[in-house]
Amino acid sequence: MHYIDVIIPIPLQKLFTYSITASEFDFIKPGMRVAVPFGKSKIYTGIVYRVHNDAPTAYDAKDIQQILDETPVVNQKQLKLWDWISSYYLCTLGDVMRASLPNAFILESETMVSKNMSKTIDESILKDDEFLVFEALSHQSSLKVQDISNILNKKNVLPVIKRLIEKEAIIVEEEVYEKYKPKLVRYVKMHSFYSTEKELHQLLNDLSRAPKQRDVVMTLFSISAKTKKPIKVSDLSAESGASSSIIKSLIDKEILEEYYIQIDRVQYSGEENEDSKALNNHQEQALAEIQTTFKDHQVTLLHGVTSSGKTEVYVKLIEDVLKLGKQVLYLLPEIALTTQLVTRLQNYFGDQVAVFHSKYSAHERVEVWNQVLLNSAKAKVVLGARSSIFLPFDNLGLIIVDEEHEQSFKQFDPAPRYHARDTAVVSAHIHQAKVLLGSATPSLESYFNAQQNKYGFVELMHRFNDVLMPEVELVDIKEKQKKKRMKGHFSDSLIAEMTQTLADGHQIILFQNRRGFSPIVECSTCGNSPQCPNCDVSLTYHQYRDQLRCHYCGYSIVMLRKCDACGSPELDNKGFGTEQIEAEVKLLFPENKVGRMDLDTTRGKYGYEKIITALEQQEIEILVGTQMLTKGLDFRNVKLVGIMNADNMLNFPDFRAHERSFQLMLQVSGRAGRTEERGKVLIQTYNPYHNILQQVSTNNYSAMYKEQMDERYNFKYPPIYKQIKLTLKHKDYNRVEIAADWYAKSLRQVFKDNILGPEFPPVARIRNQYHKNILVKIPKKQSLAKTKEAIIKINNSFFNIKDFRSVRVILNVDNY
DNA sequence: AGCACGCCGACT
DNA sequence: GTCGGCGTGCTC
Repeated sequence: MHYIDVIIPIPLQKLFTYSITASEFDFIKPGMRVAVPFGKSKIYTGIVYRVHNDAPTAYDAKDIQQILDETPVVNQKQLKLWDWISSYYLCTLGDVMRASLPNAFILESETMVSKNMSKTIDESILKDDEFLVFEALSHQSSLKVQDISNILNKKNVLPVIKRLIEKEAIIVEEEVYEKYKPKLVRYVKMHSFYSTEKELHQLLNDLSRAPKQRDVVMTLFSISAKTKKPIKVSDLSAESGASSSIIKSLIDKEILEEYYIQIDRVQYSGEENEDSKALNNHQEQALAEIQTTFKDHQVTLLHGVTSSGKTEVYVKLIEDVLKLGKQVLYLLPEIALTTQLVTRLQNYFGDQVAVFHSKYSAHERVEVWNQVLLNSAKAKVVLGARSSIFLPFDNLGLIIVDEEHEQSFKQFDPAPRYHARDTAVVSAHIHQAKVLLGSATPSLESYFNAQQNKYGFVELMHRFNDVLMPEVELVDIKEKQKKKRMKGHFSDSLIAEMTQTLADGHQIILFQNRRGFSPIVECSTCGNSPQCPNCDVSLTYHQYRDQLRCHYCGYSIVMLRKCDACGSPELDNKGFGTEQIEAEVKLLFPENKVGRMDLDTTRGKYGYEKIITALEQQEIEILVGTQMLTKGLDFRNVKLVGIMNADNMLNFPDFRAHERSFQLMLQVSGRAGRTEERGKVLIQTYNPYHNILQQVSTNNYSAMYKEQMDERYNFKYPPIYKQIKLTLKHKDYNRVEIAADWYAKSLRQVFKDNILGPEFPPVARIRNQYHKNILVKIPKKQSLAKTKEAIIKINNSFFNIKDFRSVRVILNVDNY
């Protein structure tokens, strides 16, 4: 007897064993997709994990429904990576499978209901709702369960369906859809019958009374004489001005013949490749050093200041790897995956570059996946965000993780809660490939690894063209307020700098890391402020839609005209966001064009690009934005960066708040003065003597590193200690509290005082669920594997207590 | 995660 | 009486 173990895309720890026939046994390889029956009626797509002969003892294995692939869609190296992810990040293989495979690969079954044709039914035995369904089926051959639910206008229709089956009036089937459809383009040619001159003349004569059709045929000839290539229906229609119905009648008459050719959805149509730029001395040296460190390090960290030309160094490395015939993965934060960089790389590598993007459709993803799988020439260099780490590389030579410090490489929800940078390191290990981490402001953990000589380390501290780092000025707004030198949120120094910059014809970026108009609306009479009904937060006022919105659950209402509690019409805005800054700038500089870039203005597919282009083409002179501004964008003419308020980031309740603030501020500063002239940065703060601000103003990474590392030592935080965060969620406040106490107590029995909490997070209720956090701190010398084992054991006993079963527990490894 | 089953309160 | 709510258990 033959069996396969299958990964099913549901959060169950186990693999499922199915039996297969001898011929299937010869055919099936790990990594292929199979459709398998699961539970009473469902059919799921599973990935074959193992093919073997060990009969299960406790149950009878079901047969598989069908094999979906000729060859594996997931290779062995990937399966190995999946194993690592599921064990390291404490999630199931099913979770990893769901995150990895393009959605179109995962088929789902749908129950289809149709009339039982082999039986005539006496309609009088049917009850009212049963008759309605039966009646509907005489108009439509089959119905989905959802359709029936709509017809009967109620939720639970399964009992009705069940009764109809018992009366043999209907039958049900599971229908499985292949979601991926290759894109086909319709072409036409003359029917083979008209291949000779004579028949052709005859045809044109015949068509003399149908001049439009005749025109089409003539046009077809003139195009094919010119190009010799296949002719698209759309081209023919455009060229001849004929409608599709005219062409269709020609096809129907068998004068023209239609056929289809499969094309790639994702195509690069650019000019010839240009040669990579020559490097300057500093870059050249950095490149040489990277190559040296790669000899005895698998991972190297490149610390290169903003605008130092890291990309050119990457390009040279990529060239070398391509020469060896290997693949390259270039990871970067989603938001930085803009046309700017894509075009730059395509200029060098042409159609060898494939892009993998969350905004791609399911079909486009399948095509990139297949090209990578087949090691196609069209996907030698893959440029992608976090999830492209899952692509089926077989011959990977190099992974570049650009903007390595970026938080968005870590997935927080849903599982697998992986960090793409760390996963890249493991993936590279499996492939025997190299990893280059690049950043102007490395994360402490990577810098620490470099200091420990675990990673190679290379610095590139000279900006391109030797432009000086921007001059940073700290503005004490407490002082300015005392002296009445503030206009709204703008200090006189900032206004003066802005005026000067605009007069010189340069552009300005203003950074405020909060969207909306004001985060809190408060009644000035009674102090009441509107709260979200589902979350424990104040609603943020958004002026452009005149709404109050919750940034946690998306709830929104129209802005209040008077206080809900006391009826007073005097509502006060506390705090400020990008919208308010934008409004104030418009008042202060009515002559200038102002733009805003935050989540609200970049929603559409090209929303982001539009703003970038507007800025590049100088249509925007002052751009107000959130941290979106920081992501590796290159604006030539920006000379001034204003940070409206540095304090709210510094005071954020998180052990990384200082590190993040440093990174964020330095990254925005890097947007100022990227060509010839030196830029300027103004940071407004209530606390100009804060160490981080001093370190930002002197661009002193190593001082920041030293000071922060001391704190991490003292408070047992990463990278000195590892940590796992557990979050318990439930709609009942008391239940989370009791459950979390139980959980923490059990953990303490094993880990003693390396357990923090349980604690309510700053926002304790989100979407009507109460949250409570427990933190497990893991010393370097404590075995990670054993720690996780112990946690899983406690987790299992937790779920054996029936009062706790409805509590959701989220395990987040390296939750930073 | 779904989904069935079974038990209980709330309406036609 | 049935409908729909949710707790419980199971999926090869």
